[in-house]
Amino acid sequence: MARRRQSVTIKHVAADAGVSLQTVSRVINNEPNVRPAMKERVQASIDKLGYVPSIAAQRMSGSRSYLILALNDRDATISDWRAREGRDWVDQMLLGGMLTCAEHGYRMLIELVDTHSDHVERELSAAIAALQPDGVILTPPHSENPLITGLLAERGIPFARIGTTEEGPGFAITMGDRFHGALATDHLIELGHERIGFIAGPIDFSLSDRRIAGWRQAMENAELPCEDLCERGDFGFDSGIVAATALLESDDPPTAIIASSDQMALATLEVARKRGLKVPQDLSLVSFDNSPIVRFTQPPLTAVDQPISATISRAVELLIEARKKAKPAGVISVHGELVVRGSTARVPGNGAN
Amino acid sequence: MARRRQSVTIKHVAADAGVSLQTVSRVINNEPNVRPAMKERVQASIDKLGYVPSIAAQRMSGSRSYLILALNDRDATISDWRAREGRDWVDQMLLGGMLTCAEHGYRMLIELVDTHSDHVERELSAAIAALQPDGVILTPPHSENPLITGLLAERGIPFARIGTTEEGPGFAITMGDRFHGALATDHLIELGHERIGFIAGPIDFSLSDRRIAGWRQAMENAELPCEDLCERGDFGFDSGIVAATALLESDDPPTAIIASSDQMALATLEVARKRGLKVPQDLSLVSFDNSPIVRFTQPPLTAVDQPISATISRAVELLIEARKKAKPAGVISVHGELVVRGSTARVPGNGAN
DNA sequence: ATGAAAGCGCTAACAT
DNA sequence: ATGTTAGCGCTTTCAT
Repeated sequence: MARRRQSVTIKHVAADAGVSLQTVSRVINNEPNVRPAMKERVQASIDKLGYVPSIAAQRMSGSRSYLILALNDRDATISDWRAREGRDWVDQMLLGGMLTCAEHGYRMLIELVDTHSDHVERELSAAIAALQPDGVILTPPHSENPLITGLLAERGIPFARIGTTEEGPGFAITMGDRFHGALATDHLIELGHERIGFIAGPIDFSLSDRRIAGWRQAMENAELPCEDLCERGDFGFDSGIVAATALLESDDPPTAIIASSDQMALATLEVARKRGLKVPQDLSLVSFDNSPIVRFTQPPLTAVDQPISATISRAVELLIEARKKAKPAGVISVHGELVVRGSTARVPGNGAN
Repeated sequence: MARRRQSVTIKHVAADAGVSLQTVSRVINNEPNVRPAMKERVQASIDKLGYVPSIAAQRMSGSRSYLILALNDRDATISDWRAREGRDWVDQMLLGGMLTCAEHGYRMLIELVDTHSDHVERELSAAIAALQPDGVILTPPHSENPLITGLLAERGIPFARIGTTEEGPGFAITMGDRFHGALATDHLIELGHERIGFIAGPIDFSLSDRRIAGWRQAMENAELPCEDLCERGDFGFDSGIVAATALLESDDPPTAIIASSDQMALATLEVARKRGLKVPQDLSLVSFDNSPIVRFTQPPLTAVDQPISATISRAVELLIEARKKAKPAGVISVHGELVVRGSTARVPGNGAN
C-alpha cells in the first residue's frame, strides 16, 4: 500500500494564492488580522483546489480535533442492538449529535464503555489518548460515575452529563423529567381522571424521583390524592407486570396509569388485557420514551416524547462553545412533549364526550 | 483553553525503557526485528505509563488512521431516524462494525452523504481529506454509484460495496438474496403450500431480482407453478397494499405470500385482515428484514433475518486485511436465517398437524 | 496585517 | 536488531 499523502494541502493553497501558510491558516480558522481582499483571494484558491484541512494535522499542531466523543454503556447498548426490539436511543443521539456536529465541521464518534468495570479509567484514558476529542457526551449511567467525570475534569476536556441534575464538573442536561411527569398527569386530569396511578423507575436513577415529583405536584394542584397510587419498577417488562398488578388489584384502582418506560407500559397493557380491562375505555395509559414500539401496540400508546435528539444537539453546541465561553450555570433542561395516541380517553361515566 | 498536549508520548516510553523511539514504534506496530526481551521491556514501560498512541500522529506520519468510514444515504437515514418506526439498519451496522473495529484497534465513523446530489464527489472528497479513513463501507444505494466508487478507486482507498453483485473496484458483499428467497420459499413448501406468492422489490435494486430468482428456483425444484404469483412493490407500505391486493384478488389466490420488506409484509397483513383472511390460518406470511416491528404485529411475523451486523463485520475485516492481502475474488455472500414466528402455518386442509 | 521558524507525535527510510 | 534523520500538514510562537 502506497504511502497516502494528502492530495491538496495548505501549501498548495498558499502557493496558488501567493501568500504564506500562515495567512491560509488564518482564513481557514476565521481568525482576525486578514484583510477582506486577502481573505477573498485565499478563499478562492481554497474553493478552486477543493482544499479541506486534515483534522489529524490540525490536532497535531495543538488545535482542535473536531471530534466529539459520545460515551454509551457497553452492555446496555449491545443488548438493545441484539434484541432488535426498537429501542432507538442511539439513533436519536446520532440524529441530534451528528447533524449538529456537521453544522460546525465536527464529527461525532460513539464509544462503548463498561461503567461497572474496574478499568473504566483505563478504557476512557485510552480513548482520549487515541482520539483527543474536543468534547465528551456522557449518557446515563456514565453521567453520574465519578471515576469518569473526575478523569475528564482532570484532563480539562469539556463534557456534558446527560440526564442528571447533580452538581459537578462539566455541565448537566436533563430532559425535563419533572415537567414530563406533570405533563402526562395534567393530560389525564383534563380527561377527567381522578385516580391516576404512577409506575416509577428504580430509585438509583435520579430521574425516577423527578418524574414522581412532577406527577405528585400535578395531582396536588388538582387536589387529587396520591396515596397508594405509586409503584416502582426497574424500567423492564417484568417489573411492570408486578407494579401494574398491584395498582389494579387494589380496592380503589386507578382509572389511568402513567408508566415510566415503554416496557412497563407494555406490561401494563398486558395486565389490563388479562383482567378484561379495555384500553382506553376502562383504563387510560400513558407511556414514557415514545420509542418505536408504542406506535405498533393495540391501541397505539399516548406517550411522553423524550427529546433525546434535541438534548444531544444542545449538548454538542455547548461543548463546541465551551472553548470560548464559560460553562453554563446550573442544570440545563430540554423539554419534550406529549404525543397523544389511542391509549388515553375520557374517564368512564364522566359525562361529556 | 490551554493547549492540550498528549500526556504520555512515545518519547516518554522510549526514555523509560531506555531505547529509541523507533524501537517503541516497532513494538506498538508489532513489527519484526525486535528481540523478545526488548519487546517485553518496552511493553512493560507502555503498560506502566498507560501509553496509547495518538491516531492523529500516526496518521500524520503516513501510516494508518485507524478509521473506517461508513457511508449512508443522508435522506433515507434521517427520515428513518425521524419516523422512529423501528428501522434499525444503522444500529445493526454499528453492532457489527464498531465491535469488529474495536477488536482491531480501529473506530467506525458514520458519514451521511446525499447520493443524488451533484456534489457527491465534493462531499466525499471533503470527508476523505478531513478524516483520511483506512477503509470505506458503502451501503445501498451508494454501493452502485460510479461517482463514489470511481473516486475511491482513484484515491486508492479500500472499500466494500454492500448489497451488490456488480463487478468493479473495491469488493462486493451481498446478503445471500437468492439463498434467502429460496429459504423462505422452502419453508412454506415444507408446510404444504403449493401456491406461494412473492411480492418483490423494485427493479432498480438488483437484490430484488436475486430474491425472485431464489423463489423461482425453489418453486421449480418442487415442481410448483410461478405464473401470476409475482408482483412488484417499492419496499414501501402503499405499494405492498397494491401488490397484496392483486395477489389475493386473483381467481386462484396463493395460500402463502413472501414479502420482500417488512413494510410490504405489514401491508399484506392489513389487506388480509380487510378481506377476512386470518393469518396464519388462511394465509401464511413471510417477511424480509426482520426489523423490530415484526416482533410486535399480530401475529408476530416469520421473517428472513438480513444479517446486516455480520455483513458489516465481515466488510470491516476485509477492509483491514486489504492493507496486506489482495482483494478477495468475486462476490462475498453472508447468509442469514429464517426466524419462524406465528405468521406461517401448515396449509389449510392439508391433513397432517 | 503578514511572514518565517519551530515543533506537535509518530513512522518511513536510511544508517549502523 | 537497533538507532538516527527527515518529514507528514498544520498551528503556534515570534518576528516584521
